[in-house]
Amino acid sequence: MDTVGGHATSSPMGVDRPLERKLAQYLDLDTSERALLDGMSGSELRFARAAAIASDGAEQNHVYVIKSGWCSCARHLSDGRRQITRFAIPGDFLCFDSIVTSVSTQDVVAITDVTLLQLRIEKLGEVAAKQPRLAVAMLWMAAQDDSALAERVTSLGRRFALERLAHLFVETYVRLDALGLAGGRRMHFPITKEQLADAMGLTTIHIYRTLRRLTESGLIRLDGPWLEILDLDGLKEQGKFDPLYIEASEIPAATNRALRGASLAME
Amino acid sequence: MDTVGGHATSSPMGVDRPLERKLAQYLDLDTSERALLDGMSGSELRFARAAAIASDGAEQNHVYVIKSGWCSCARHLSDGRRQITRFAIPGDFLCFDSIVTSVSTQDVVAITDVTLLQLRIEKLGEVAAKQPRLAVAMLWMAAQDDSALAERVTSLGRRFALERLAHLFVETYVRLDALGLAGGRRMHFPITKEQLADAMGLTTIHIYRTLRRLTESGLIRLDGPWLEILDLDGLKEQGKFDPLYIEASEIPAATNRALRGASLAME
DNA sequence: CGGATACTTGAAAGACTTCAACGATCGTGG
DNA sequence: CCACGATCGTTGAAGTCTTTCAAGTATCCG
Repeated sequence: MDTVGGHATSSPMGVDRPLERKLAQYLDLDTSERALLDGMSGSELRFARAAAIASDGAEQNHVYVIKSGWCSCARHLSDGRRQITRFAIPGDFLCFDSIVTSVSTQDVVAITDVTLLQLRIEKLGEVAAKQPRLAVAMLWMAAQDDSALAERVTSLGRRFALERLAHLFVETYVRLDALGLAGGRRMHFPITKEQLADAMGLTTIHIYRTLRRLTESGLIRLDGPWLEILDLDGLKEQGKFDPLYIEASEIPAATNRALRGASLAME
Repeated sequence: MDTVGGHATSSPMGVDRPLERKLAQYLDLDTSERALLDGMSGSELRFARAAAIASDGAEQNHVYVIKSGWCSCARHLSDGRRQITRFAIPGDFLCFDSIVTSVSTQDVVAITDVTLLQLRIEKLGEVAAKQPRLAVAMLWMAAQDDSALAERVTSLGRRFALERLAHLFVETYVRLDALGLAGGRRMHFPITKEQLADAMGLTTIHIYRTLRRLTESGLIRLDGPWLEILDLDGLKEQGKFDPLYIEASEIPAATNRALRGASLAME
């Protein structure tokens, strides 16, 4: 790990076996499940910074899991206005919603160079059929994404610019920290001011002004793509951050038993 | 069905077997699947208008499907500000995100008198295990909810008050119409101005003013809990409504085959 | 060095909120 | 039946948050 103020770990934005790591948050995988996941992990994909991974309205037959790097998902209005709906980091799913329609409903773009794990949508179905526990785990993840999005809605609807940014920084810190990617309190944060504006529903100019207020009150420090949180509690208070919505927990024991039974029955 | 300007159907807000109807949008259920769903449908629950169905932070061991009526999901900030994240109508899931934590992350309230179908969270796991197709269908639904929420984010971040309301009305019409609950273009819309404000990230006063502009330009007509859309195309244009994000489609044939195979293997 | 992009600042305008007041409606109790 | 209070709906004016426009400095890169 990293010390506060240190610069980078050996692999600052990457994480091995992101899918396994993510699912392991909810249930401890057995060997057959791990094998299945490994089997899917075959196709790895790389995109350069700013590359389009999926386009709104275009056919989309794959779902991705980020192995390293950051991505953004966005929608556009007809006159060019853009809203970034989320920043995705290692372990996150991409294009998860396209499994409904085989058509992407968002523009997904690589914010940094990224490495992705590629899964055919149909393959997802097979996996769900063979290993119901994994299907349920995916349901779990979808629910978590949903919860995070709901909080974003809350920010956009009812938080002021200062609160929105403070909240985003705390949330980002918590998410990166869970992956071991927040070295101390100084983390890689490769988001431009324009992307920040499009995510927060503000203009870049107002982002600059608000960021300045945040740094001048000693809550954070920014230099280039590095974000340092100087006063986490202060930032939480400023952003009215309540961690409840983001905390993961294990699948209830009873569900887990039922799922295990079903898996065994198939062998 | 209803004629334009007519008042009510025999069951203006209800729908039979809401879960089946919802899932049938994605796949045609076989008899064993229908039986399983019927088995779950046993516990039916009623709540009166304004009753709390779930509370943010409280333990939550059930997921619900709305049989009739409207509900809202909301988050609160520490100082009382409220953001409604969505309005739920018949067929919609409630507390879906609580399957992650067994703790509700939102306040769910009955907007009208409602009838719900109650499912234990653990039961969901069992069903997923026994009928992978249903698990995947639920994944589908979760993805659709996600897509709708992303659009809400877009509204709050990048649409003006007038556009937001126009968009909401079109979206609501489309959703109700898919259930056969939008009689012509005049539908039951039991949302108070205050709820509208909390959903759109605005104040009630501004809702009144904006609603007035919408009615004066001849796009809609409101009287009490009835909403009539006078100019659907105009409203779509005003709200920059792009239906892509909300359209359902069937599960791809290949996935379906894989799932069926798995189901059979278990018998 | 030139030119692009990132970042900053100021002033005016716009969208929306806040405060305050008022009439209309509606259910309720006397 | 009428009076009453409560909520709903409306309007006006001032204030706040954020945007727009416009200009300017700093930094980086070729």
